Amino acid sequence: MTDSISRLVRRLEHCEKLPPEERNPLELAASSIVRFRQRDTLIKQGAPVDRIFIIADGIACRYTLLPDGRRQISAFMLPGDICDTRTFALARMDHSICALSPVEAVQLSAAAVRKLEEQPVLSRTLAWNAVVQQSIAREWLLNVGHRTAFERLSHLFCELFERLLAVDLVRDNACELPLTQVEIADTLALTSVHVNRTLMELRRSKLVTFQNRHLVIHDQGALRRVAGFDPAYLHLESTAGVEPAVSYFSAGAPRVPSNVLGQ
Amino acid sequence: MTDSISRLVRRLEHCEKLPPEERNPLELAASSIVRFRQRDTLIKQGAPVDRIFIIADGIACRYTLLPDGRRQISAFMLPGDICDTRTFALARMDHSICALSPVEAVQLSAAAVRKLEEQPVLSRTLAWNAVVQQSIAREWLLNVGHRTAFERLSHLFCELFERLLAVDLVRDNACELPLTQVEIADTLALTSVHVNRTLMELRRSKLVTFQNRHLVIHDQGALRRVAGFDPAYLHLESTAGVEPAVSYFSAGAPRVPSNVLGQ
DNA sequence: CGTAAAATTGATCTGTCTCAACGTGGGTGG
DNA sequence: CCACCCACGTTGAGACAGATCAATTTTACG
Repeated sequence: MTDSISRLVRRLEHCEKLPPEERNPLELAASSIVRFRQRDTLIKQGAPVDRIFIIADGIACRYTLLPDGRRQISAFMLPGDICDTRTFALARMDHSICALSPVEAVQLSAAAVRKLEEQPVLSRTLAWNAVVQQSIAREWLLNVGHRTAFERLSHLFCELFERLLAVDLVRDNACELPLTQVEIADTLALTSVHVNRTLMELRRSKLVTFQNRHLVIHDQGALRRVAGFDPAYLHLESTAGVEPAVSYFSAGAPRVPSNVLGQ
Repeated sequence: MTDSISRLVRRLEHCEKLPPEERNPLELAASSIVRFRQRDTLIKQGAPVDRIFIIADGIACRYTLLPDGRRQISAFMLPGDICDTRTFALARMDHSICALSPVEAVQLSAAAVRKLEEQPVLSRTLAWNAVVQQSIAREWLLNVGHRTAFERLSHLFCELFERLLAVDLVRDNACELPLTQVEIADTLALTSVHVNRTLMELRRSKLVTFQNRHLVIHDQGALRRVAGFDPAYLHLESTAGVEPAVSYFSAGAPRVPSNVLGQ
C-alpha cells in the first residue's frame, strides 16, 4: 500500500515537486485506495457525484454509450490522472468510468478534495491536470474530425507514449498498453476491422508495433510527422521556457481571422 | 454599460441566483468590459495566459488550426459562458478564441478571478459552467465520431437552441445564430459543401430552417429524435429534485452555508 | 454599383463501413 | 488431458457517406 502511494506521489510530481508538508494530506487521503478489476465500473452514468478518483495504477477510461450500443471513449485516465474536482458541481455523472486494466484508484469525497485543495502545490497539480485533460479532449476532436485512420492511430500512440513517459512507464521506446483493438476503435471512432487493417499498415511501415497490448515505437520522429503530432497540447514541459510552437501558427495559414482590436 | 452588466448577471443566474452582496464584485470586475468586432481574436494560441473571459454578449469560439489550414472549432462560447478559471495553470494558450459576431466580454486577470472565487455563489457558477463545457466537449466528440451529417447538424442545432434558451435568447422557437456554413463545417468536421446540402435536406424535412443566421426549429420533438439529442449533458435542469450526497462547496470554500442545489 | 464573401449545384472519387467468414489462443469443465 | 468455447484478431468483397474539384448564383456592404 505504501508502495502504491509513493508511486502515486511520483506520478503527480511530473507537474510540480510536492513539498514534504503536502505529502501528509495526500497520504492520508490515499489510505482510501480502492482496487478495481479489469472491466469494473468505477462510477456509472447517472450516479450521484459523491466521489472522484485519482488513478494510482492501471488504465481507466471515460465513455458514453449510444442507444444503438456503440461506445465512445472520451478519455483515458493513466496513472497520476485525476478527475476534475469541480465535477462535484454537477448532480449526476453524465458518463461512466471503467477500468481497462486492473486499476488502483484513490477515492475522494468532496470533503477530502477540499482538504487537498488547501495545499497550494497539490491544488495546482489538480488544476493543471484538469485543464490538460480538457486540452487533450480538444485534440481528440481534431483527431477524429480531421485525420485519416492512419494518422489518428499514429497520433493516439504518440500521445499515450508521451503521457506514459511522463509518469515513468516507458522503457526502451516501449510500454504496456492494455487496450484491445475494439477499445481503440471506440476511442478513435473507427471500426475494429479498420483499426486492425491500419495497425498492420503501421507495422508494415515500421513506425509502430502494437501487439499483445505492447506498444513499441520504432521511429518516433517519423511517427510524429505522419500524425501531425505536436506535444505542446500536453503541457508537459515543466516551467522551463521551451520554445513556443510559433512555427505552427504564425506561418500564415489562410483562414486566420484578422485581429485588429483584440489584445 | 450598466445595461451589459445587468444582462450578464441575468445570464449567469441560469445556474444559480446571485445574492445581492455578490453582485458588487462582479460589477466591479465587469467594468473592464471589452468590445470585439466580428472576427477579432480574443486571445491567440501561444499567447501567455494572462487573462480569461466571460462572454457578456455575442458568440465566440475556440478553435485550432491544422498545418494545412483546416480549422477545428472546439467550442462555442455563448453569452454567460466563462473560460475555465484554471486555465491560469497553463503557461500558454494551446488554442485561440475569436469572435463570430460582435462580442462584449469581461476580461479577468488572475487576481480578479481570485476575488470572484471568494464569492461562494459566483464561484459555484464558474465551476458549474466549466464542467458543463467539458461535458459538451465530450458530446461533440460523440457527435463527430458517430453521427451522420444530418444527425450532427440536427444535434448541434438542438444544443445551441437549448443553450440560447437558457440565457433567454430564444423567441418563438427561433434565435439568432451568427454562423456561416463554413463555420458550421469547421465545427462538425464536414465540408461546407456538405453542410449546405444537409441544411437543405433539413429544410425540406421541415425540422429546422437555418437561413440568414436565423435558426427556426419547426419540430423540436422530431429534431431531437433524429439527432439522438438528450439534453442531460447540458445539466440545465435547474437542479430541482436531485440531491447530491455531499456538496463539495457546502462546507469547504469560504464559509457560508448553502448547497449547490437548494437555496 | 462593384466586389468579395457566402451559398448553391453537379460530377466524380475515395476512405471507411458493412457484412461475412475464418483463425487463434487461453481458459474451463468434463 | 482433451474438447469446447469465447473473446480477440485477421481477411475479403462490395456499398455508401462525405470529400473533392469546379462552376455559378446570391447576398452583403463599402
